[in-house]
Amino acid sequence: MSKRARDIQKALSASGYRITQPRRAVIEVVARARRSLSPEEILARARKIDPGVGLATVYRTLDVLQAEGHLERVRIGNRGYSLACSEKALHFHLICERCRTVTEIQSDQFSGALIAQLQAVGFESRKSAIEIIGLCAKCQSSE
Amino acid sequence: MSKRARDIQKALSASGYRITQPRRAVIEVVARARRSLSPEEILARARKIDPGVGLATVYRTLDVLQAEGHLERVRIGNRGYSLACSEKALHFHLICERCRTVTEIQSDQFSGALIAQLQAVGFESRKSAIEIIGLCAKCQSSE
DNA sequence: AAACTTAGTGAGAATCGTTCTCAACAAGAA
DNA sequence: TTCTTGTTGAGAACGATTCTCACTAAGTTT
Repeated sequence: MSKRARDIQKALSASGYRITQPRRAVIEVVARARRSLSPEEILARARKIDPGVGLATVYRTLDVLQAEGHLERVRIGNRGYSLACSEKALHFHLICERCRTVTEIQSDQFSGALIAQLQAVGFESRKSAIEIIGLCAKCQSSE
Repeated sequence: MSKRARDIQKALSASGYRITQPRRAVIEVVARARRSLSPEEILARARKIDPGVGLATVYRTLDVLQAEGHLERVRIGNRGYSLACSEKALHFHLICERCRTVTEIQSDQFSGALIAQLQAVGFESRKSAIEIIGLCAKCQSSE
């Protein structure tokens, strides 16, 4: 089991959630993911660890992980995708609409300017991640 | 009919689209909207202008308007909302998840910082709008 | 270790937003 | 006015997500 998965399990347990076999499997999959995965993809991978996992449980576990701040869901087009996230305060997700890879970027300069603007307008940002859809460098060249 | 609606119709016509009654109604609704509207809401309003409009046509017209750059679609949670947009190059949508009002903000400072970052990573942004979900000033105080 | 409480589960039905299908219609050109 | 064909409405179809419910098992209490 990965360290990341263990940490998440510990945190969930501390928050009063039960650590069940299906949850273990989903957490392990999400913790190991190198790109964003759709719920169906997560299901397929989780079933390699625990064959009995159901799709509903994947959704439910994703909800829990999101509520507890261990994961963010990003969207590409009309489909929803799930992504393990870091704990950085204000960061951006560059989502490649072709290969679905998610690159996180951060810039203090940018963050500062944005936060100042948000305060000026009095807007309270609840989603700490900002998503920019487009094409990553790789997919641009191979298109 | 609003000036905005007339302009959009002219542009669509110039692009070879037919200006039909249902389209006229949807365009009028979108042009007049002061906040983002769901397709269902647009349908309801459009039917006050042309009672025969169907939901499919609302979706189709939204697609056309988006393709022609007269509108952007933003999402709140799992629901999709539609929004009339300005023509600014790089702007942000502050979407209030409570009242659905969309505030556009812009700042050369952070636009510059962001563009620099994107170029550094080699990412090509295809969606010019960035969406920040949260609570507007009004809804914060009345919560 | 056994019993107990109840959060969590899988399967499939239900729901929701969106897209598709297709015969009928009407916009705009001739 | 006629003609061509892009556009339409209704409802079926679709895909993603949520719900329902009887059953299971995690973690606590004995």
